[in-house]
Amino acid sequence: MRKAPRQQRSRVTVDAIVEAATRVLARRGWARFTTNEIAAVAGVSVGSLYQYFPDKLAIAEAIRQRHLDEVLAALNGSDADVDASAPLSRRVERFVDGVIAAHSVDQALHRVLVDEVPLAARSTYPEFEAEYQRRYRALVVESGGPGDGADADIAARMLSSAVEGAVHAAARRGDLDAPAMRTELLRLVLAYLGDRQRTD
Amino acid sequence: MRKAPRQQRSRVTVDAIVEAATRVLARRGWARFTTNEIAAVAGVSVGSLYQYFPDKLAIAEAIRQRHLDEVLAALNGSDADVDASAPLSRRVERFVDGVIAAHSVDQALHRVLVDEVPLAARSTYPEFEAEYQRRYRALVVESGGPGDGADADIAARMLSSAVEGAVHAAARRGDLDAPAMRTELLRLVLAYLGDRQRTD
Amino acid sequence: MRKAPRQQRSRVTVDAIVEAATRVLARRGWARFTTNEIAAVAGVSVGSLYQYFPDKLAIAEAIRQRHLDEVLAALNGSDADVDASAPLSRRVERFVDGVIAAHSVDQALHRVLVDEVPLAARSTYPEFEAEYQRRYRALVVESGGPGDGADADIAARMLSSAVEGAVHAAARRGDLDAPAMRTELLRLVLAYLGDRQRTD
Amino acid sequence: MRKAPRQQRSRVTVDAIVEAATRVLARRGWARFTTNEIAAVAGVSVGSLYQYFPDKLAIAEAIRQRHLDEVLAALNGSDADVDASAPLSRRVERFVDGVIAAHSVDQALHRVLVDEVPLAARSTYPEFEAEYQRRYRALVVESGGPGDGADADIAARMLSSAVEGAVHAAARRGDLDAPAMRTELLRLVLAYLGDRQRTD
DNA sequence: GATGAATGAGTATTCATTCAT
DNA sequence: TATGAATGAATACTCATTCAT
Repeated sequence: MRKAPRQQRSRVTVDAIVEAATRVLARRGWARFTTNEIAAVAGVSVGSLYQYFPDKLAIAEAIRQRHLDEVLAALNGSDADVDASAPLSRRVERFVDGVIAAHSVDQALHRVLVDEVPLAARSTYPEFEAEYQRRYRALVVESGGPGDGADADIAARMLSSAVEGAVHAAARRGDLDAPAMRTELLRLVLAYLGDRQRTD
Repeated sequence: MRKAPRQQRSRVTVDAIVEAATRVLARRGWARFTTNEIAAVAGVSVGSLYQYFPDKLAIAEAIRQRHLDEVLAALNGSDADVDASAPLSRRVERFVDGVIAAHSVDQALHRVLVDEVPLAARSTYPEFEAEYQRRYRALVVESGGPGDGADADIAARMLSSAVEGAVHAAARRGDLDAPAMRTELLRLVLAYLGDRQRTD
Repeated sequence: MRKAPRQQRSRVTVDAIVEAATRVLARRGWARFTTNEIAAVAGVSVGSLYQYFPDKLAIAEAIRQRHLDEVLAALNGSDADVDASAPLSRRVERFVDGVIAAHSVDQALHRVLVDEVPLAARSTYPEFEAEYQRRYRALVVESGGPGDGADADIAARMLSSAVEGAVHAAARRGDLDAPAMRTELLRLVLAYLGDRQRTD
Repeated sequence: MRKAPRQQRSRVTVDAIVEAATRVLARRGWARFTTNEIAAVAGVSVGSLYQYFPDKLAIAEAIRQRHLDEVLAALNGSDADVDASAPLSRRVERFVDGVIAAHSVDQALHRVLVDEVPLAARSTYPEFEAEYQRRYRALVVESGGPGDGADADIAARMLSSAVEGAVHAAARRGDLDAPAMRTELLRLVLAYLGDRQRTD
């Protein structure tokens, strides 16, 4: 951000801009994400927009930041109260529900952010990914199986990418909240983790 | 295509255009896929480009067509000689190898084609997807487990989207040919299919 | 218009654009009525032009509107003070003077507007033509002769098209203000109207 | 023309080009009168077209030539057998019928040729106009009235431009062959000529 | 701080014309 | 002679960004 909003009024303006930009980005995609439309939707002049953001990408970055925060919150939501002593299946259920909830936040926006918007030099996306990966790794470690770090990393990557693929595809089809989808996803995760245990 | 190239000379031109366009699309993405750059890279004038393609999208469509053909060829390559009586693990191995080979074709291009290029009205992409899905379904059915059609469809979708996710992520990381990656992918698929069998 | 100019500055810009466009259209004709030249002549960037007009045709439409207003004003000018009780010859004189004045406004522009510029969907030209026709019809009716509506319509069309033809040709030759031209035009109109009276 | 067609074959080619070009010009107008379409419609390559015509305008000029010949022929057709001793009204009738016939030749083409196609440097159009004017002058002179040359010229111009205006307007409306239109046109011409006589 | 007018480089596409085969 | 492939200048329109008010 070019300039921190100091007054109450400015903070409202910045919020309006990000809010409007989010809608424009989700609806139109990155190619039609134009500053003039953002300003118009926000009920603000282009000039004001450039008062707070150095360029288009910076706005997208702000959107990404806000979205990833929400995604992490959704992920945490169903994860929070898991008893460490609960059986693995219970733990996995919570985890999968969290992932599904996280992807329900704003699917259109998510897709655009992931697939179209170029990564800014100073994006926080890698941090998010690391955090995301950490959770998968924790699940893998908890589930037992070949324990050394490298193996767990590999398994975490396999699992996370497979689950992401499944969830994204479901979101594209509009299937994200179908019970059958949840059942099969649970089966997939548990089968994989169980197999790793057995290899031990 | 607007016009069929008749002379030898023009066939060369059309090839040069598609070749150049493929490089531009893979490198720059759809947003920077400009006809002028394509022409420049192909060492040809814009006019020549429009002599054979009615618009930008038609070029992308030609690229997509060519790419999907190559992908299917790669998929078929390792699948061809599988003995029907071979054990499931053998069958899955072949299948996974085919998928990995298919995604090794031109990963950057593949991502852009799948995520960014808008589907032209006459695209053959849906056909390709159906064919792709069919193979997964065949694998699911062969592996036994709850047999009725709807269940198999759901499982095929889960499996294909998970495998796609895993393979795409690996491609992004440059891991596609790491043996560990193959091992884990096999484990994932076999574990899922095995679990389904057991539920029977 | 795409956007209403709010500030003084922008009103000046819009005027400059329409002014310049009028000159370009009159000089070059519709085929060479290019947005870049308009902007250059107006001393403005193309962008400014598109800030206020959605496309080329809209500029032409604005020109047409302005021109037709001026034409009607000229037509009214000499028509205004005609006494209803005046003899027909006096009435016709005024009318013809009005028509000549109307065509003196900007002949080159007029020709291009009438012959070359395609009619926009929302053009007001038909309204203008109707108004124009109405005046001829009034003249025909006043002059007596076969009175029913259809006959008057036909006569009005004949008269208006003949007068228009004569005036346009004179304008093309640069003869529009030659006294002989006015004399003969008067003769033509009076002779025709007189002949219709006698047929009664 | 760039080159005179010597062989039989070439003459056929040139005819096919002019024929095709005429259709294209009438249908599409000058703005969409493209050499490639002409060649395609003529079933000939663009190269062949440029073998015989130095540029686009030359083709249009050839079309104009042919069209004006046809117009003169139509004009002559009904004029030919007029007895010099016939009453004026008979003579005018023949004349007007000739003019109407002349404008019935190919109205769409005529309009485009007159309004849109720029005059080539070496166009024969002025010759045609002179010839056309001469006939009107003859009619004026025959009809009596103020006799000296200048007066007759002025009257001929007034008459020709008025008649042209009336006929063109009728053609645009599709009224060219309506009997009422012919009646009124006759009335106009006779009234004007009669009035001139009386002024004598 | 806010506004919105102005800028102009950038993009897709067309079409007259040339020239190697 | 005929072909049709190749050329590239020209043209309408968009949109990120700046800056005077």
